[in-house]
Amino acid sequence: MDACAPAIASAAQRHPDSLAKIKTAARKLFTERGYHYTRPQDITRTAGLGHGTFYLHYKDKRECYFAFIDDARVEFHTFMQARIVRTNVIESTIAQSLAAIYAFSDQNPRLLNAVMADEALFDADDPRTSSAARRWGMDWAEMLRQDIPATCDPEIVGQAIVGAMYQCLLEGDRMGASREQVIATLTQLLARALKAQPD
Amino acid sequence: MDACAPAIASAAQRHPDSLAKIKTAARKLFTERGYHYTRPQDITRTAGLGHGTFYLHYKDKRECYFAFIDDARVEFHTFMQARIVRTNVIESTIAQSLAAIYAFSDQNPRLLNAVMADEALFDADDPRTSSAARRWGMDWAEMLRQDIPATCDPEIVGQAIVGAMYQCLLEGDRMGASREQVIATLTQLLARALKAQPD
Amino acid sequence: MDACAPAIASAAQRHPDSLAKIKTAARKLFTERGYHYTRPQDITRTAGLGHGTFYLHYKDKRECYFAFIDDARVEFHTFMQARIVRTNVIESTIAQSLAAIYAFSDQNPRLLNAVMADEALFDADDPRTSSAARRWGMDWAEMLRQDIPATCDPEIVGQAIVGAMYQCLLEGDRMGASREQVIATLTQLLARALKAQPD
Amino acid sequence: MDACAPAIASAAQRHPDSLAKIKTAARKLFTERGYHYTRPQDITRTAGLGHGTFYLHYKDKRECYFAFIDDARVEFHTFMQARIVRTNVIESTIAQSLAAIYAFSDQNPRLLNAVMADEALFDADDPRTSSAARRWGMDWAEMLRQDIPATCDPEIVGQAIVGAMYQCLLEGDRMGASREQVIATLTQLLARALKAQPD
DNA sequence: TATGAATGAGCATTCATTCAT
DNA sequence: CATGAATGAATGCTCATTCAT
Repeated sequence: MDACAPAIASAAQRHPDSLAKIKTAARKLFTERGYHYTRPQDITRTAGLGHGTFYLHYKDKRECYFAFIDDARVEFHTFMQARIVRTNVIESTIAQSLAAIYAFSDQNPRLLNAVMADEALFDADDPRTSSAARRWGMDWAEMLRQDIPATCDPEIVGQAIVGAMYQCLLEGDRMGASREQVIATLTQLLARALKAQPD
Repeated sequence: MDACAPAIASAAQRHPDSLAKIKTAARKLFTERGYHYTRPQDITRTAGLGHGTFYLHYKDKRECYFAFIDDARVEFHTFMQARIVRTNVIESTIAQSLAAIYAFSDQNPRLLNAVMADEALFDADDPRTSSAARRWGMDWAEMLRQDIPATCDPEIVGQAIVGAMYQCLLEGDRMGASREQVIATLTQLLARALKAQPD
Repeated sequence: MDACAPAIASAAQRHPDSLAKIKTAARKLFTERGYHYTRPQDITRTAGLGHGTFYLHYKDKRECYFAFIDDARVEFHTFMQARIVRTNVIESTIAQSLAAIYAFSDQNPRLLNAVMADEALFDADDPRTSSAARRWGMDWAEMLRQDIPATCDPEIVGQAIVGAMYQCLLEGDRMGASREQVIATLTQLLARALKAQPD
Repeated sequence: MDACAPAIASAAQRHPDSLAKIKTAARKLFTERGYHYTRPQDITRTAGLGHGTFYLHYKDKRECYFAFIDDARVEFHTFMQARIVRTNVIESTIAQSLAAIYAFSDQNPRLLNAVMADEALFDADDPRTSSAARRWGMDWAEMLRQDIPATCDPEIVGQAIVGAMYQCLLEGDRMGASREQVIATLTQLLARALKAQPD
């Protein structure tokens, strides 16, 4: 009888971090295939675990997806915060930001889509955190408060910046444009928009 | 002789509009619920038709969805083209454009999401037309060609404008901002960005 | 009004033999694809007629299939009867028979399968004519009556002949054997079986 | 230590025999009703299992059918091999063979149809094992090699024997003939055909 | 805690048949 | 007699989830 104990104990330990494995697999599959083309079964198989293990950690597939989204959003936010240094020269802040987005995008292909996604996946009545875009826009608003012309609503300006950046990232590769071009053009454009009027 | 004509004409199609009914229903449901929460059956029921009729017009659900997207994109493009008058005053062009987007959005709630959507719904290997965003951005590039600083790539500028506008539309209602505020702020911002440098 | 009359009249005449066209198409498709892979729609399209026309001639698909089978059986029987001349030399009768089967098979590829088929397609409770095989076997029995050893039941002998011939036809092409080989071997074999014992 | 062993063994498969149950049910229904009148659902219901279980074992209905056919063919071959003893007296070999076919047919009603069936059910381009008939014929060819007149191709002879036997089995019951009659007649017939010529 | 065989509601799609013209 | 758009019951199959081990 005792002989069993160690076996059981070690079995319990065998996957001490099954949640972490599932999160990794879920992130990989959700970004690569999207919510509807990823089955819980695919996730656990990718994680090297049994199917049932999924439901030890998540009530259902949606919960897993939301956890993935929340993690990704925090990660993106942290990533960007760590990389943007507020300087007096707005061009530099913008250029750094764009470089950071590209860096994030390279490290985590297709993840930004999920981060930015409107939760259109689910019924709108779902009381879910809104897209990360709003928060990101608010960061910009905060950062630029004093640079923004008094007649402009900072939040709207923040959204505009975020929208412009994200759209250029999305389409940038489809257009022939190099990243340097995108960064240069966008920096120039946004800087001019934000600079206090000469008059 | 004449007596034959109407008979022949009416005999041609018993319900000459089953496709039109299906298109209307599909548009309604795809925008309201999205692709994955709309069953062909829902579409035909909404259209007041039998299930089988769906497959008289479309090979499968995907084909119907793509037809919907294509129609919506053409419609959006036409709508915008008809509403934008190129003037010398760039502020007015921008403001008109924003007003037009709002008008389109009001007439077709949630449709813009579909129009703008990256075809992330399906395997990227699908040789589908890319998002309408790119085309819309190119229209802007065309329109502004002479106003854009020589150092800027017009296409990138176009994408930036489109991204800013769309993002503000999306988040505009979630933020407290009124439409007038959004239009005014964005107009001012974009105009400043696009205006030739004083120097 | 009168102008319509000739048009109508000629329309009525346009397909004076829609049944014949349907029979031809049904035969082609049933033999090529089999019952379950042939839709009434395919038959009428092949016949160059409207779908509804099918039900002007047959109550349902089964009825059409049975009509096809019956026609094919009659045709096969007639074909064989016309080609077999009873001689005193049994070898010659057998060889002629085999040649005739090959001829029929060439003129009507795959049709023999349908002719011979056990009506396994449908519930056995269906009061359908049994396979053509039995009748064919009885023809042989009739023909050979006096040649058959008294201890043998002629019907059984007939079935055995038919089974041997059909099986050799079916597998003949899959084996490397030439038709001449098959005919020669089978003729020799059957003739020996049927010949009265020397003693 | 011992206490663990049974637990592990039993844990391996909760219902270790769902495949076996499905095979049994599939065999029953495919033979009774045929491929096209048997739904996967019928099979699992007969097996006392849920619908989904079917697809745990087979990719689709065809795969299940082919597995059934292959099993049946192996079983038939094994059954026959076990029952035929090669003797010097050819009559006895033939009579044993016929008795064995009847025994198999009794134990497995209608199964022989499936075993013998030309794979006409599916597109001929399917790279499936050909009918069991050919193999069975080759067994005969092998067995009789030295008895067969030099002028005859053994494979053709094998096919002829198989065809004759199968046809008599099929029609035997429809004719009034008793099994004894069939066996006696066919034995006599085949033996005479195969016996070396007196001259 | 971990497993994976089992489940069955649900889905996209087909096709024999009808009927207004 | 001829048509073909329309139908909807029925099919093969999927997949999120459960639970005995």
